[in-house]
Amino acid sequence: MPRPSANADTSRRILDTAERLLQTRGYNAFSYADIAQSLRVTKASLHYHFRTKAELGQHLIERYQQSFAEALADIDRTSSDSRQRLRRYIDLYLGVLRDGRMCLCGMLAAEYATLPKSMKTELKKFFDENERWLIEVLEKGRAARELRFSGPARETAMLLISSLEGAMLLARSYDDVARFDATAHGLLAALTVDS
Amino acid sequence: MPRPSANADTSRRILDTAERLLQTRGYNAFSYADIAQSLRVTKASLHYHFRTKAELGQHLIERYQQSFAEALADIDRTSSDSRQRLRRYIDLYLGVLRDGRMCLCGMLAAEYATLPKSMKTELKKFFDENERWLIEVLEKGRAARELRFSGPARETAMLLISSLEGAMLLARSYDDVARFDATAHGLLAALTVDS
DNA sequence: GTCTATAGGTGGATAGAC
DNA sequence: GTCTATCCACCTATAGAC
Repeated sequence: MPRPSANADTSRRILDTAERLLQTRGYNAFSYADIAQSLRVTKASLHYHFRTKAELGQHLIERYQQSFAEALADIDRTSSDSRQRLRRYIDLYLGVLRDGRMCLCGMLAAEYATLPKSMKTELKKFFDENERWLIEVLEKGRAARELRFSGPARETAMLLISSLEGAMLLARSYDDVARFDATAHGLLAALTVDS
Repeated sequence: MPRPSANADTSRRILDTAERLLQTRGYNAFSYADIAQSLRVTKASLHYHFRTKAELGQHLIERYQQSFAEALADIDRTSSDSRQRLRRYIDLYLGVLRDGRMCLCGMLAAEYATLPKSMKTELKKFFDENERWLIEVLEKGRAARELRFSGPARETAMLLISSLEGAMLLARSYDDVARFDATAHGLLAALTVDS
């Protein structure tokens, strides 16, 4: 995915480090120097693998999106009902937060106005895919009388994404995962038939 | 509020410009040079009014918080019921979004890890005050049977703040205020007795 | 693939004239 | 209060040796 002739493992380690920096500090608040220091290589070496920071950023979103898509596919395969699917969807966010990180795409959404065009395009794909997956879960859940909500499923899907991203943002500012839990609990309770 | 001997009007114009830049680009993505260019003064002149960027940032939060507090007090004075108070609270966010901006404190929450300590402290005060106000509206609304929600009011208050901040984040990425409207509508519907 | 060295630009901040 | 001039650290990115 980076330069075709590059060592895959090195490229992966660069992405891992850049991902952590992006999710904790933001795209505009980390540099090639930060990655280089963490991996004990020079900045010039990083540019061999990812020519520009914009290119690196684009790869980060693509990889994050793919990883998320795989997690969603796993939830689809191994969950029995819609309520469990939603619970596990929320747990994806929780896992990121427990690692001291913000959702990569939520972070980039805040910095949206300053991002290169290629990153803006990739970013929207992530949210579109999340929305698409949630709409299906919500509609099937309502049909099976496992979930309860009024109006179009898309409206509730957008509410879910917004709430979870916002809850991560706030929980990180208070360094308090319990804040996220409380919000997620209220959200799930409002959607569950026997609330 | 800046340097005591500084011209108040000039300081206010600096704050206005910095506020707009912060709300559109983020704290780490604007500079004294940006403000200087917009106001047609030099960077050195800005440093006379606000010695450091951290100091400027702190003043920005304090002013934003005061402005928000006044708006909430106005809602308290001139609203008849809890549902209307919530609607007008949401409209505060909507007004910011319509101006092409993110909530100043939501933006800073994303950049939290990189902020100077003085700004971190002020930031939490903003969210605490919002939470305090919402809890009172929610509890009175439930007692008057105007609002319906389960569990502690604080949980729903945190859900409201998180959802609205998250919805702004997403709506800005899509440059689509309607996305915010849809989320807000779903949120209000879930809390209203006759949904 | 990784290094040294460096270019060319911008960041926040200060000294001192006016 | 605002200016010119400047400092030094940092930024992204490249050239060319090894």
